[in-house]
Amino acid sequence: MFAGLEPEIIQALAQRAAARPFTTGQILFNEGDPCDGVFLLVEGSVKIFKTSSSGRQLTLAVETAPATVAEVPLFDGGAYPASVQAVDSVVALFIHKRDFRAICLEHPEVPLRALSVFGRRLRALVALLETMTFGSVRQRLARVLLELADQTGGPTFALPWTHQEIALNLGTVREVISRNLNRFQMDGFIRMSHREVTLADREGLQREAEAEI
Amino acid sequence: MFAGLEPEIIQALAQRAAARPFTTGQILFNEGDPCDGVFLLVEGSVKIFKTSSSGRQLTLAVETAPATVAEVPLFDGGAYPASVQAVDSVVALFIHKRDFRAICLEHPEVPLRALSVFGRRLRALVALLETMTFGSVRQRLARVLLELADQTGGPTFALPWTHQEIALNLGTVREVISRNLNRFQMDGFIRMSHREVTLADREGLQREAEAEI
DNA sequence: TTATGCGCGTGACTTTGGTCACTGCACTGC
DNA sequence: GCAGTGCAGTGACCAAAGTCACGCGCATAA
Repeated sequence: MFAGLEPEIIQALAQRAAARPFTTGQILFNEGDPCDGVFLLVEGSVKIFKTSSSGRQLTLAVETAPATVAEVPLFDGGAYPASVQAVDSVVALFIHKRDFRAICLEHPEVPLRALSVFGRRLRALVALLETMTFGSVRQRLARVLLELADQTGGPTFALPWTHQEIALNLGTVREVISRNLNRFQMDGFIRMSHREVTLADREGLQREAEAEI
Repeated sequence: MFAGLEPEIIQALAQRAAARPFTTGQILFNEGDPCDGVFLLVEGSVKIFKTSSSGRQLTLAVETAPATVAEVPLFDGGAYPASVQAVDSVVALFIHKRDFRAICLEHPEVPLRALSVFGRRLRALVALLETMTFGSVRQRLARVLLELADQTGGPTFALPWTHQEIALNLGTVREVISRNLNRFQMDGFIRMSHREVTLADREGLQREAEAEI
């Protein structure tokens, strides 16, 4: 959001920022908390998620430094719309909304940047809404597997999460993940041994991921 | 978005705007169309929606004049993320994105306003995502009925849409709406005769709408 | 009047996903 | 070794939602 801005602006920001560290799993703030300011991630990753009253979760986004979190309530004064949790060691700068607004007025580029960040978020949310409404768990899971393969490069990788974690990310429950992974194996798209996954038929999986919604 | 701005700005906008009328049901633009500018609604209402390849729909929002539509792609240069259709007679001002950007740079209040519009949209989307993910059709339908009752004041009102239209709005199919309306009647929450609906147990319906997600 | 189309109700069926309960496995600490 | 613990697999079951097919009633046009 601030990349490429003039050093003067960065200075202004840094002066007013307070560095705050978070450990893995720690909650930066919860949905519904009143909002005092914005967090700038300088190190680590956080996950933005909603929780239902029965404990199910849905991950809206994962943000990795450098990034900003919780810009929304800055501008409309409401509470945080979702919860944010550190997924590893995180260092964040906290800027009070009063200071941030001041900077916005002094440097008109800043709100323009914020607008493009918002734009990206809106697009991501709309896409998520689409897959949640028209798509199946099977599809979403296929996408997760493809993303993982892309990240590691090769077709073989270790699942970095437990089934439970995947389930929470996708807004479903552990058993469904278990079963769908098995179905993928039955259908010959993947091979699994323990936590090791090998994509045996990348194209097939891709077709599953983009199925006829 | 522009309410309360100085007349000078309004002037600048009006000069560069082109008025475009749309009739009921007409499409302002489709998801995926390249974006040239922003629409300012001056009269009528539009619905913003996504369509799946099998014909199901999901309404993201309904905007009534005065409002803006399609601000998102202005700032990130991408295509429209959803389709927009006139639900009655609509008059819209179209402003080319080049002009809009110019105005943004001259008048820093404008992007700040845009930010608060974006904020509202983000919140609405997150809420929608929550009900779509954790909630049921029954819940969403209960909310629709309650909203209608609120709009008309009394507990009795004529359904302004066909079951088919409600289904598209909620991201489901006609039959499910039919059945759920019947279930509500069986359960004594509503009474129906033709298109006339009477809320017989508003509190009960409210409980359904906010059920234990 | 008849034909046509639209909205609606409904029954039968399938699929998907969620719940419950239990088992087994691997790892850790004692 | 053994108990404790967290993760994974799985069968049985249920509920919600989507699909298909059909019939009915009503309005409007031919």
